[in-house]
Amino acid sequence: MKVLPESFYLRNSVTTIAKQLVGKLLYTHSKGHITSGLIVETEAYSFREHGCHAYQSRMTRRNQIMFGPGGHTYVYVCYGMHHLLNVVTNQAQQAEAVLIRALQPVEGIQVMLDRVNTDTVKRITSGPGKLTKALGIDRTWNGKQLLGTEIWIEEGEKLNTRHLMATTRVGIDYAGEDANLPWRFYWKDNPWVSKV
DNA sequence: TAGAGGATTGAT
DNA sequence: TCAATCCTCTAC
Repeated sequence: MKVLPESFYLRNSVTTIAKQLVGKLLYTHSKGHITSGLIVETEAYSFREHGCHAYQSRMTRRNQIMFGPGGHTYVYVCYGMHHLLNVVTNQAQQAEAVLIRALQPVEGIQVMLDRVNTDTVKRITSGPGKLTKALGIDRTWNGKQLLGTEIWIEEGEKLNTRHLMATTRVGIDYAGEDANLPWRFYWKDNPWVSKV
């Protein structure tokens, strides 16, 4: 298997990277367990639009990792109880990121079932808050390099472009016009794509 | 330093 | 449809 190089993340089109991440394999190595899943759903965010935490290049303590170079994780807490995983892209100061919204479980399924406390495989990674729990990711993982031994992404399955769908993003009504951007990408008919 | 709200989820 | 739940950002 081939780990995606840093150059994959440093490119300047966050939507291109978000599309290409669908079908890749995301791995974590947490507390002695390897877990992985095929990425089946992503969303792109850019400092150029209202949906993004770093809109107008405003840097805060929370989002500062987005202003670093691509190839790092951006993990933050949402609604006080869910950790969401982003992949930072583009060069330093160009704050862009791809939100990982859903996976199809591949390795370490029993470990993931235990972490989410369920026995239904379909439940463990079919949503952005759930997949971080399944993979053992919390906010201490913010800023980790995606080339390391704890979290990385490998080449996965070649996805027929007919199966790649683009729609509007979820849960960003506050973004006004930019909420209409077709920046959510998902694998058509894959059962792990999150319910909206 | 207080107050408001959120890139969600699962139960009702 | 709604509550859970807490960190972050903003304004005073």
